This record gives sequence, C-alpha cells and structure tokens, in this order.
Amino acid sequence: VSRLLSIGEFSKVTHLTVKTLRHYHERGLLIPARIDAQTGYRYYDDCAIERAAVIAALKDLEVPLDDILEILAACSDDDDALEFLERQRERIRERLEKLKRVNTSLDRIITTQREARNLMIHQEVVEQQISSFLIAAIRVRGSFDQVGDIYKRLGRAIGFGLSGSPGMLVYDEEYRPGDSDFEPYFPIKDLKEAKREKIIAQGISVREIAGGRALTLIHCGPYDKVSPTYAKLFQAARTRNLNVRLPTREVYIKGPGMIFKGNPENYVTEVQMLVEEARDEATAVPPGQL
Amino acid sequence: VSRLLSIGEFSKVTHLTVKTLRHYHERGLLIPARIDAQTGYRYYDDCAIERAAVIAALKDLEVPLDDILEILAACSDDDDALEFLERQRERIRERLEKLKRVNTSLDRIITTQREARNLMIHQEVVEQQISSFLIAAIRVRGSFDQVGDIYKRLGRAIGFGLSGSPGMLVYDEEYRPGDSDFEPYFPIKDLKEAKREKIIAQGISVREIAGGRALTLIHCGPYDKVSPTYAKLFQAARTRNLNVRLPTREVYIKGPGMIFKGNPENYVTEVQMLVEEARDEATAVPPGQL
DNA sequence: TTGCTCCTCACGTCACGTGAGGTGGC
DNA sequence: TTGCTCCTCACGTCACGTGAGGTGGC
Repeated sequence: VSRLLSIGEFSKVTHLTVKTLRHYHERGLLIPARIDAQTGYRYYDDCAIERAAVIAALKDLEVPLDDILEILAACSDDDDALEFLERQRERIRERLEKLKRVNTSLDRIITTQREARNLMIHQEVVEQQISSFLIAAIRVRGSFDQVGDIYKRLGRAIGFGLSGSPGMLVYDEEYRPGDSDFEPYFPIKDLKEAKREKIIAQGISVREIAGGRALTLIHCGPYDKVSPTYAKLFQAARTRNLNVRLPTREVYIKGPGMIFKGNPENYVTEVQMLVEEARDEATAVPPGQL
Repeated sequence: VSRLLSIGEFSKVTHLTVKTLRHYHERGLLIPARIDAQTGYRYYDDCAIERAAVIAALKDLEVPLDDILEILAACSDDDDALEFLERQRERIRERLEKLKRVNTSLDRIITTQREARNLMIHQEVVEQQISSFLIAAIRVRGSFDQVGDIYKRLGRAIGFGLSGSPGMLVYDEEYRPGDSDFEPYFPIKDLKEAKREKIIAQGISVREIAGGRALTLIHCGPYDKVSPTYAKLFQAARTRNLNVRLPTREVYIKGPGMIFKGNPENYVTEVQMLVEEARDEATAVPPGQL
C-alpha cells in the first residue's frame, strides 16, 4: 500500500495539469481518494493512477469527457467499449472527410493564384506549343451571360477532379454579341469509367482537345474589353503568314476568385489561337473578324 | 438601387441564421447599412450580400472569425489573401494528420477486439496450417517481466505499420522461469527499405517466420496459468505421433488493452506448436517439458 | 385581438486556462 | 519571514444556439 499523492505529485505522475485534475474532479471523472476536510487538499491513490491512464488514452482518441464518464462506468475492458469506440470512429471519419475537402479547396485556391502570378509576366504575342489535354465542356449558342451558370453546372457535375484554369472555346467566325457559339470547359484529370459516364449522361462532353502550335496573348482587364487582344493576335498571324484554326480559346487565368469576386480590372485572360502555315496567302486571315 | 432587407429576409438570401447575423454584427464582421433608431431593427443592403458571401466562403474553409475580419479589412481579391490561406492550410493539415492518427488507432483497437471475439470460440486442440509472415522482434534471455518493456520498444520503433496480434517465440527446451530464452514480436506489413534499416539499427530483427502444420490451443486466463495448455499440446503431439519444432509460439489475442488493462482472467492466448511427422517413435516428444 | 417579425439580455456549450486573492505547513 | 503548495471563485475561449420576456406594425 503506497502513500497517497498530493495533486502536484499526482499531476507529475499522470502528466495531467493540476487545473485539469481539478476539472476532472468537478466533472466526477477522477475523484481523489481523500479530501482533507480542513484544507480541501486532494489526495490520490494508486487506483486513481490507473483510472487516469484510461482517461488519458480515451482523450488521445478525442473522446468527449461525457462519453469517457460513461465508458468508465460501463466498461472494464477494451472489448466492453467497442460500441463507444465505433461511434467515436464514425465521428472522427466524418470530421476527417470534411477536413480533406477543406484541404483540397485550399490547395486549389492557392495553386490557382500562384499560377496566375507566374503567367502574368509576358504581355506580348508569344508563339508556343500547346499540349493536348482532357476537358469537360458544354457547348451552347447564345449570350455570354450564361457562362457563369454553365461553369456552375460543370463544377457540380465534376466535383473535385479539376486540374488547371477553366477556359472557353469560341467557334464564331465573326463577332456575334448575343448569339455566340461557345463552349466553356474545365480541364480535368483522367476519370474512372463510371464517373465519366455519369458526367456524359448530364449532357457534358468529355474529350481530349488537340494541342499544337499557337499564338497567345495575355489580356489584363474585364472580359468585355478583350477585343484589342483578338485584333493583335489576328494581326500577328497575318504578319507571320499563318492561318488561324477555329475555335479560338480563352483561358481564365485570373477571374472571379473562389472567395472574392475581385476587381475585373485585375482579371487575367490568355487568348490562344492555334495556327498553321498558310498555303494560300489570300486565306491567311479568317473571313469574319472583330 | 434595391430595397434594404430586414434581418429575416437577409437571412434567407444569405443562408445565415438570424442569430448568426446578429453575432456577426456584434463582432463587427457584417454591419447593417441602417439600424432603425426607434426599434433597433437591422436593415442590410446589396453590398452586405457580397460581404456575406465572402464570409461564408471563408467559413467553409474553417477560417476563424478573427482572421476573417482581418482578411476582409486587408483583401479585395483571392490573391491578396494568399498568406492567410497558406497559414490556414497549415492549420488544417496539422489537424488532419492528428485525426488520421486517431483514426488508425481506433481501427486497430476495434479490429483487434473483433478478432479476439472470433478466435475465442474453439477451446480444444486444433490442427491447422499456419502461413508465414513478417515480424519485428527482439530476442532476449531472462525473466518474462521484461516483456512489457520490449513491446514498448518495438511499438515505438515501428510506429503504425502493425498488422495483427503480437506474439512471442519461446526457445526454451525446458521450463526456465527466471532465465528464459524468448522473443516478443509484432507482425508487421512490408516495410520500405529506409524504415527497415532504421528499425534494424535499433537492434530489432525484421524477418519472415516460416509457417507450416501446427497444433494450437486457446488458453483463457492469466499468463502464469498457461502450463496446462502446453501440457495438453505436448500430449496431443505424442498421441498423433508428431515432433514439436522449437520455438513454440504464443499469440496474445487478448491481453492488456490499448485503453483498459482489463482483467487477466479474461485474457486470451493462442499457443501454437509447429509439428512434423515423427520418424523415430522415441523422439516424438522433445526432451524438456513442463 | 392574434400572429408575425424583430429586439435585448442572460446563460449554455466544451475542456479547460488564466489570473486574483487567500491559506497552511515547513 | 519567505517560498512553496494548495485552495476557491470568477472570467475567458469559440461561434454561435437557446430560451425568456418584451415591442411594434399589420
């Protein structure tokens, strides 16, 4: 039979703070063997050490104190606590899933912004090689006002398999403000067959779009001021004696953010035109133009 | 210019509860455009709707309200909030790691107990085929009192790569209470080369132990009452004209739990003896025995 | 008048941490 | 006497939720 321990000594043995021990006493979790009637001093016995170890083990598993109290009352063996532990596992799993989603969102926002910072550098027409990639897209005819809603539809259908900035394919041969033929897309990672079919069933096209030689130019500012950028690109194509292949593409490097709508003056869009060597001088520029 | 919204209307628009809106007002997060001096009624404008959307987006990312207040004061674009978001990601990641560890622990405790329940059924000598598996083990000579410490050493070194119940190999040819030759082990999953070497450097043996034909018997109760189980197994081997191959094995199906020490009377141990057909009748039973 | 919307306290949640102010024995 | 250990309030944390009790306009 060993000596009773004062709260300070017991605290060192159990690695629980004095405040915590007083709190556990108050909650009825861990009651001292003796309380000095004169001074109110708490004294703990060996039995309390074992109990404290159980409490600490459950606390490591993030079991709430109320549940710990129940478990201590009903169990004397891990096996007895199985139901409690399974409930606890369910709680932990739900929390884990939620945090994973938050983590993915944060990753996406951060990488998007980092990319935008990098791509904002060059401000003149650049010829580059674009590689092919997979997209999920919806082609529509009408006003650009619909674009926002279409991205929402795409986003909901795809969930979390995105990769990179959203974009749009523009099929118009001439400028058609209210009656345009365009196809907003999200670049996506390779999908499992089941998910792919589910997405296609919602009227979304999932396909690879071809890469190739392209002229590109960064446009900074609101979308409705993109015209000069198109003009410069067509001009560059003519100068270099290149044919532009439709559809042209817009990549929204920096648009409305996930959190802030942001200032349209700071939006960044890359306009891309796939090109090929012109065989006939006369057709080096497409018929319709801004 | 649209009409101002009462708190109830604004609550429906923003999907924030009235209580939450009052709380955000109090915290200075979302201040109504007008407060009726007479009634104290709060009225919100369109600008507040946008602000509420930003708050909701940040709340989804589990950013604390204090930080949201800071972000709203300093940022007008996702890009401006990058530092905050990176800090937030760090917080989320740490929490995620902790919860993963808790989840693994819970899984382990639950599966261990489930397994124990299943294995407790048969109570007589059973002949079965044991498969080979990988172990991390420390062989020592001395008293069984050390076993607890050795498991602690093993557990710390291995971390979270365990698979299945711990066990012990016993090399003694006769009963040697204080001077036994034994080897506690944990069954482990296949390890990466780097980790394997790190573990071996700590004096731990990592190897596969052979399986084979074995006689097994479940022992229920404290470890120091295991002798009759050994006796029955040796008896069974003799009856079947089989040779027992050392070391014998003990598998601790249910011992002290992760949470509760439990009652030793309820401990469950499987004793296993690998056997082979005896060629010579006289050596069917090993020389030393309990 | 009834029902609806809004208001302001005040208190609870969860597991303690942080003082303030005081006591008892070496 | 000083220093140490212990004590009991009381309040703070975090983001609200839950009443209680009351008001103003249709």
